[in-house]
Amino acid sequence: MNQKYYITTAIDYINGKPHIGHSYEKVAADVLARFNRARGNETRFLTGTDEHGAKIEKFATESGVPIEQFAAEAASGFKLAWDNLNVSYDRFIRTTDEDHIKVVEELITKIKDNGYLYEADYEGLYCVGHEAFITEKDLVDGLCPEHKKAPDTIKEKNWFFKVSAFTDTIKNKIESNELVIYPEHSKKEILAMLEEGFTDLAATRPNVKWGIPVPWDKEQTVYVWVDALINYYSGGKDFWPADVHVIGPDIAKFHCIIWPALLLAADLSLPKCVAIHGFLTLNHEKISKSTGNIIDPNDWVAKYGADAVRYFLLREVPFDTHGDVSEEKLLARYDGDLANGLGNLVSRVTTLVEKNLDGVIPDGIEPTAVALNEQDIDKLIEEYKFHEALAKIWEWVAEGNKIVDENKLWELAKTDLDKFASVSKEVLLILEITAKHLQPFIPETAQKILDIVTAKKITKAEPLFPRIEA
RNA sequence: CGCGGGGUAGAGCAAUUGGCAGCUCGCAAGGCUCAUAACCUUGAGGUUGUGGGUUCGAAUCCCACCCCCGCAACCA
Repeated sequence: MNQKYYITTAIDYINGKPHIGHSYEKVAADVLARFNRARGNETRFLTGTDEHGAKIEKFATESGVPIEQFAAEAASGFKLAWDNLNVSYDRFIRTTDEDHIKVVEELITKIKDNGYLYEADYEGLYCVGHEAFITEKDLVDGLCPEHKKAPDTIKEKNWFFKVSAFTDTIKNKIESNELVIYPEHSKKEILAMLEEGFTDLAATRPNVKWGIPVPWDKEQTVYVWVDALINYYSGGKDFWPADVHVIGPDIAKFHCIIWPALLLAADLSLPKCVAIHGFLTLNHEKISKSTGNIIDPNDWVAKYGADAVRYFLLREVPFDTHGDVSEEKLLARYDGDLANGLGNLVSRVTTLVEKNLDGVIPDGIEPTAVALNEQDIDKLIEEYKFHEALAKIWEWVAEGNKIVDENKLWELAKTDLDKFASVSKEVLLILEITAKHLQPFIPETAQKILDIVTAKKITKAEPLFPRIEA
């Protein structure tokens, strides 16, 4: 049962700061990583930052900071956010890391040697305002709608990657589930894309300096996407192939088509699964920098704690569809589920046991039978149904509260101390099992509960989730 | 235009192969006092987007329409 498990998240592009939308993916992947470690699997969890490209070059120039420093600061911003959320990555890779660069050079050379890169001209409409190519469809009356200028037709030389050579193979592997695309609707979408055919990809850039130089053509740098995708291999060579890439829907095409094509071209095996989560909306609106509709996860963590934010994201948002978040909803989960539900149950039972049994359940007292379906939880986690797993676990919490009430535990303490001890032990056991299953989700709190309910002498617990002053 | 997802109680969501339309929050009433003014019970609240069709029976299958969201080949 000691298997290898290699999980990755998308690496974040450093043209912005981490926001709550990024957090869901990291936390979801963290649940899987912790879950697998707890099972004894040799686990590798990779996350990091994507740092090359013209856009970053521009950003750094505008902010007047040397580009290396700009990148380092941005990267540590992401790292800090994930640290604050207790994301237990084994490595935080940066695409500017030496070992990554070396692997990119090796891989792209191998792909060229295998005959899948060819030189050709790319002709397109270049908007000076965008400093990028734009498509005909973007134009309004022949002008770039944003800059009100006619684009120039520019020709540039690129090394093209023959994606088209692999589309059939990839399609077959996806259809046969040799490469699993989860969820099903994303798989369908990718297959539809493959059906339409896929043009070759310009894998290098002649005009971008901030990137990895093409080993045999120093005038060019490796296209950032190619550079970025390779992180999964460079950051976990010994663990390759990955068991799962956890990513967002915007980049599914790159992970389900281009990345497999690159791997095939380099004679490497494909990841086993690409798991695509939904996007979050914030107050029912798209999370977007331009409208300022963003939340810094650090703010929520500072106010509510890492576990509360983790719980909220995982409970509120189903993995495979879009979900809406807001501070209001977070607070509702915090009060309703965490404070009133779980936290309060721990408080009331520990208080009763301390007060009436001096904190010790006497030897020989057996708990009333506890029947909780633990297998269900593991299955749901394996199927990325984190919100359902948590809902099921919270049924146990409700059961615990119900048992206390229906037995009138506070009365039993006075009328039938043996039964009091027995029912108390039952509730403590429920909490122990609950905490055990909560470990991947809310590791700090789960450990606290385990310590509290398995202590030799139980003492009244401090509130696990104290009321937040508004 | 195309591809994909969706429209179910005030809000957020669920309903294996068609078979009494459920859950959470909120709201209302009652109970309890161990607990973080927490907990437990009960109740109200729905013509399942619209219009047709198939069927003994449709949220579910078929047709048409309306509305929302995502994607749409170098936007990292």
